[in-house]
Amino acid sequence: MAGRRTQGQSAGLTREAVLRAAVVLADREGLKALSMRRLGAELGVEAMTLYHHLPSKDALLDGLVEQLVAGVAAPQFEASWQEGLRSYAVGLRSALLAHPNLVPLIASRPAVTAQNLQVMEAALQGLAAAGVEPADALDVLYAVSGFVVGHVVTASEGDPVDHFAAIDAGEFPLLAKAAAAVPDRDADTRFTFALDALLKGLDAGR
Amino acid sequence: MAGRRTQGQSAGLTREAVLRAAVVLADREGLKALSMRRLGAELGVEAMTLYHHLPSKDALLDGLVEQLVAGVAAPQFEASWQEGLRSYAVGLRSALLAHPNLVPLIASRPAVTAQNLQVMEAALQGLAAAGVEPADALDVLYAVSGFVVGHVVTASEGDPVDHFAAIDAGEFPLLAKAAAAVPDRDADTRFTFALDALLKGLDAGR
DNA sequence: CAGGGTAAACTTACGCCGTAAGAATCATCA
DNA sequence: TGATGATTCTTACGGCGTAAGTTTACCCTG
Repeated sequence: MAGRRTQGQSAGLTREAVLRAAVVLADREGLKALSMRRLGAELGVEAMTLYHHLPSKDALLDGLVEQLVAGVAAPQFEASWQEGLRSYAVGLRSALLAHPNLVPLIASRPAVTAQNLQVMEAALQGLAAAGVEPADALDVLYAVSGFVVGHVVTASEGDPVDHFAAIDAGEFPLLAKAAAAVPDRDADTRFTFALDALLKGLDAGR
Repeated sequence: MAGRRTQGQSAGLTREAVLRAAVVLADREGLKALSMRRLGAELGVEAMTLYHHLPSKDALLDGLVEQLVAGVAAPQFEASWQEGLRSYAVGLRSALLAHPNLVPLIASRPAVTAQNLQVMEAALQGLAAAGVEPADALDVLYAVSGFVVGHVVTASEGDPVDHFAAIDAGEFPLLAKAAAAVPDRDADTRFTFALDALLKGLDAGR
């Protein structure tokens, strides 16, 4: 009957391939659907086979974070450090929004990967060129990335309009009024508004 | 022999009691240790008993978020709206830091509870008194809470010093330099630094 | 070409998990 | 007292992560 390998299309499974398939599966069906058995099935392989490429499921999830930050575009610091930080923030946000189901992961596991360190180093270079000292620059970088993560997290908890729709205007008059205005502003607008404020504040601080 | 109730000390279990015990367990042993069976054992009760007070485990986790935001101190908007926002941010951060194991939850489930709506309404009142329109005020509030959540999340991914300790100074010179300065600034300092910048920026924006 | 070594995949099994369904117990009040 | 409804326990099912051992396919070296 020819070897098992021949009847499945899975020839040389690699860590990369497993991680990519995991991202696809999580994107499509959510984190709860991402089990070792299910992922194996997706790859035409038994669950235990995956352990040949990853030591544990935790390592798989760490790998997903790694894939996520790997998708962050390199920031452009040529114009000014403000524009550099803005491009960094926008790029990070895009990467997170591209895989909303993975966002909860970054809240529970470190995102310190080689790829990410490179992005940070580049950002520090951009800030250094603008005369910001490395230690200060790291604070700034932390401020911006924390800000981006927080915004994506709080915004991705489902559409705010859905949650606010049922607000009792009698009990929470201002909230109801504000909620009524929500549809006029999309998530991008809110993000840009807040990012501008933060950058302006950081600017004033130096 | 007396009834079963008599030998355990669990008389009248309530939703509140279950949630409180869940918080304690999660605080002590982490989210992975928080299973229905384990939680039941902690309360001297079988797992299925908990379903009389909560419809599902997801509802339990939602309840934990509820408990978390319930612990946020009411912001003080008397002095100025900047100080009001600062107290809001500090209070929110304290509540999150008090239960680091629960932080990942807020990244995956909505935190819109009656308690939280009250805090938001109060904050909107404070901002309104300062002449900020409700819709703008909501943006500001979103910006600040997102910022706080992000900061706590990125900072609670373990001690940064641990992660940076192994940085190759040849490959990432600026990062290594900045990392060397990290111990001089504690998390509070970094948070205050970034919060000040954001508040300053929001101020300049109006 | 023979045969052994190795990496990759499979099989089986264990103890957890969330929870559906139903039986047993207790508290309360007519 | 006896019924009623709330509370708890028992049992069972399918799925989970993964430890342990087995089988297969390929690549050397002789």
